[in-house]
Formats: sequence, C-alpha cells, structure tokens
Amino acid sequence: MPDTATPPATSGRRATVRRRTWLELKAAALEELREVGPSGLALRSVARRSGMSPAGLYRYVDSREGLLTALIADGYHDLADHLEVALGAAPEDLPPRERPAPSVPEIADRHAGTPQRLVAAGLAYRWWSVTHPKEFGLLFGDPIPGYEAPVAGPTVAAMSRVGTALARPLLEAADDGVLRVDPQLRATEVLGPPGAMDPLLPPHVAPALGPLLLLAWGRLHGQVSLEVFGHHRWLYPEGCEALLRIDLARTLRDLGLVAPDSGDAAP
Amino acid sequence: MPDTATPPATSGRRATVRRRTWLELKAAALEELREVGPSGLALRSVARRSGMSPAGLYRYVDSREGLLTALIADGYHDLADHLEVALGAAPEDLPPRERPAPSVPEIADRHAGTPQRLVAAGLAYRWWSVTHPKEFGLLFGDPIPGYEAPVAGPTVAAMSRVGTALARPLLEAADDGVLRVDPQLRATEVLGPPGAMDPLLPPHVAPALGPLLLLAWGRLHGQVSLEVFGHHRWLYPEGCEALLRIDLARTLRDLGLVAPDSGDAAP
DNA sequence: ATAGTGCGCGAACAGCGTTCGCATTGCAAG
DNA sequence: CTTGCAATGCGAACGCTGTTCGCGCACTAT
Repeated sequence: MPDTATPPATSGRRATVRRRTWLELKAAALEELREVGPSGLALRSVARRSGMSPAGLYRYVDSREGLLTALIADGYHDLADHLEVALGAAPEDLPPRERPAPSVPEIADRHAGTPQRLVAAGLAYRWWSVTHPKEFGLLFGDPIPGYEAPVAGPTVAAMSRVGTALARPLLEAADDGVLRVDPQLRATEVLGPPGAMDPLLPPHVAPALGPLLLLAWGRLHGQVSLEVFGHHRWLYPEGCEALLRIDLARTLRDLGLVAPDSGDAAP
Repeated sequence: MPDTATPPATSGRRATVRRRTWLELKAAALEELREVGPSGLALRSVARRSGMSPAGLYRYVDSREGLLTALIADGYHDLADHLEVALGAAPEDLPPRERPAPSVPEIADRHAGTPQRLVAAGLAYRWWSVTHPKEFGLLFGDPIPGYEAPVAGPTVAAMSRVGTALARPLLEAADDGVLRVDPQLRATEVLGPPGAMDPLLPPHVAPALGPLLLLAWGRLHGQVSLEVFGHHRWLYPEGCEALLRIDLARTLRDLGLVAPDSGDAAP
C-alpha cells in the first residue's frame, strides 16, 4: 500500500529523487488535465507522458481519485496564490510553490482602499477561473461521487486559504467600521449552527462575517461559474467581465461600502 | 447510422413501440444517472438495466455523449416545468412530459405580487437543484469537453424555456413600471453585442433586460451551485435556504423592487 | 559484503465504448 | 397470401481504461 504524501524518510537522496518524480508526475497530470478535463484524465496517459509504466505509477498514487485529489489541493493553492497577489502580497510572502509564479493582469489597483480590494479579489477570482477552466471544473464542478475530503487533510487546508483570502477585504472593512452588517445576517439562529469548516476559519470571521462571506462568495461564484461553463457567453460573449464588475459594485453598495466610481466598467 | 430523435415513420405500431422503448431507455439512464452521476454513467449498465444488449442500445443512441445530451434536454425541461409551476402555472398548461408531474413545496405564495414571484422562482430553482443534485451537475457542471449544443437543437430549446421562466417575473415588473433598471445595465456597449442565444429570447427581453436577467440568474445560481456541490454545507449545513432567501431579498431591493417582509427568513 | 527495502515493469483481469456481421421480426407492396 | 425490405436486436470482437500481482533490479544501511 503506497503512501502518496509521506515517504518514511524525509531526507536522503532517495527521498529527494522521489519528491522530484512526484512533482514531474503531477506536472504531467496537470498538463493532461488541461487538455482533456477532469473526467477525461487517464492514469495510463499521464504514465505515458512521464515515460513510466502504468503499474509504476501506483508507487506514487493509490488510485486515480487520489491523483485527482492531489490536483485539487494544488488547484486551490494556485487560486489562493493568485488571490493573495491580487490583494497586494509580494511573491516572497507566498508559501513555496511548484508552479510558475502567479501573475494577475492590471485589473485594479492592488493597494487601494477596501472596496477596490474587494473588487480586485473578485476580478482575480474570475481571471484565474477563466484562464484555468479545466482546473475550475475540477474544483467546483461535479464532485467525485461519494468522495468527502478529510477535514484535517491538505485539500481542506488549501480550500481554507482561498476562503480566508476572499474574506480578508471584508475583515478589513469590518475592523475599520466601514462595513454595515445586516443584523439579519448576524443572527445565528437564521442559518443554524456552524458546520465542520467552522474551526478552520479565523476565529472572528465565522460568527459575525461567515454568512456575509458566503453571500458575497456565492454571488461572485455564480457569475464566474456560468461564464466558465459556457452559459453566459451565449448571450454576451464579450461582456462577462463587465457584468461581473457591475455585480461587484452593486454588492459593495449592498454591503454599505462605497462603490468605486462608475468609470470602472471599461477595462 | 441511427437517428436518435426522428424515426422516419411517425405513426404505425413499429413507431409506437420504438418510442416506448426509447422512453424506457431514458428512464433507465436517468435512474443510473441519479445513482452514479454524469461521469459514472455507463452505457453497458443502462443496457443491463433495460434488459438489452450493449450493442442493441446503439439502435437508439449514437454514442454515450448522445444519451447524455438527451438527458440534458430532459433535465432542462424538468427544471423549467418546476419553475413554471412555482410561478403559478397549472399542470395542464405545461407541455406534455414523460416524468412525474412537478411538485414544489409550499415555499411561497404562487399567486402573490411580482417580488414574491421572483422569490418563488428562485426558491424553486434551488429546490429542484437540491432534490436533483446529479441532474444539476449534468446541466451545470463541467461541460463535456469539446461539445457544443447545436443552436437549433432541442437542448437549446429546453434551455431557453428555463431562461424565459426565470425572466418572467422581471418582465412583469418591467411592464408594471415597478422595475428600476440601472442605465449602466441598459448600455449595450458595456456588455458588447449579444451572442448566439439572443434570437431565442422574447424580443423585448434581450436588449433591455438581458443583462439584468444574467445578473440575477448568476447570483441565484452561485448560491445554489455552491450548496449542491457541497461547498456551502460545510459552514452552515442547515442555513442554505435561509441564506438564499436573504440574498434574494437583497437582490430585490437592489433592483428597486419592494423586498418581501423580513419574516420570510423562517421556513 | 550482505541483507533488506524502495522502486519500476510486464502480464493479466474485469469493465468500458464502439463496430461489425448475422439472425429475426414486423411491415408493405405485388 | 407471398415476397422482399428495412427495422431491430444480439454475439463477438477490438482497443481502451483502472487496478493488482509477482518478479527483478538498484540503491541503502549494517
């Protein structure tokens, strides 16, 4: 029974070469994923791409699902990195990564005030999704039937990085007292007790801002999801980013924040 | 080369039995889909379920993808039926269907004013999605790589039924003059020229209300998508419907419509 | 030098989508 | 009623997939 993540010896030449081929394997799988999508990813194909036999692959992966899980965690980390860069983080602040450094287009002033930072996060979320559609489908498309990520596992840790990055502008706004949180959204009894993810969020996020975060994330995710999966492009092939900017501006007003100047509708 | 939809003779005993087994095949495929999901649906398995040989199935379907396409069209019709019932249509008003008649829970007064009807449509959208998660994944999850539905095909016709049902409350509000449409959303130059779907919408929808519809649909779809795919339930397993109600109410206010009384947060 | 273990491979099995050729059956024209 | 045709279903087969097993090699630690 091979162990995907933790070879018994963490140092020594054997371990380093193992880590290296594991990275190469994931890189090959990622390449394959970007061509054929999550449902079309074939173990034998990434084995061919890596010059390895299909059976040998099982020294590094315990199943096709395990490989997909590893790619999911990597995907969340990549998305989180892009978000953090869009929010003004320097590349040195990011955890070490295996992919090319994230680059976000000049879609917003990364060092502006809170409302603009929320817009920047939203646009970065869209940007990553549009430029990584197959990975977006892997993260947010049909879940693998019957699979539930272990709460303490690396997948959840990577997910929560995305969550906290998206939450950061809201947290700042709340600390600055600029955010008007609807009392309806504060009332815990409306949404019921928090679930399993709760302990993973920064302590003061969950009770007060959790529902608000989910609401904002849902609005953002809906526009992006419909665009990436090809439902929005039918009507306005060129206007998806503009539509998202409008939606973000209205959400800002809805949250009591000052909307950025309306001139932001033109890229 | 079999023809999925149009047997040359539309009457005669041969044709009726053919139609019947085609319906049985789709029913078996739907059953299978609900158990294993879109990516796990196997032609051989639905053949076994129907007591047919795998090869014989190809007299009715030209590929696995063709069967999925048929299920997609059926799914859109089913969703559209549920939406129309939630909007007050009597079962006789619906086009003839092959499935059990749609039933929506008493989540809203179906005959109330426009704001409540918009809420009813949104809640029905969520209700269908939550109770048909695998079909939701089929309709709105990762698209089949490389597949593009023909614009004049039955899939697009079924899709546009969903679109017009969702648009109806907005259309009514616009006709009543209750809807305040942001001039930014009217400006075509913001979103660019309309795309392929445009001629399928009712003529006065697309230019004026198209962007507004997309915005509202995106917000709705985001909340539902995150819930169905298991991303919202982690934080508030019980509160997804309440969160959606809050989101819908805020969107109503955002559109200039009167929000329903805040007492609607308790199911 | 030797024992042991991590590593990769070839072969194999079951299941999948899909195609081909053959039998059977229902229908329509003579 | 008979004859011919097209629609229909099936068994076998091909190439692909995920996964397992057992072997041999190479590196590591003693």
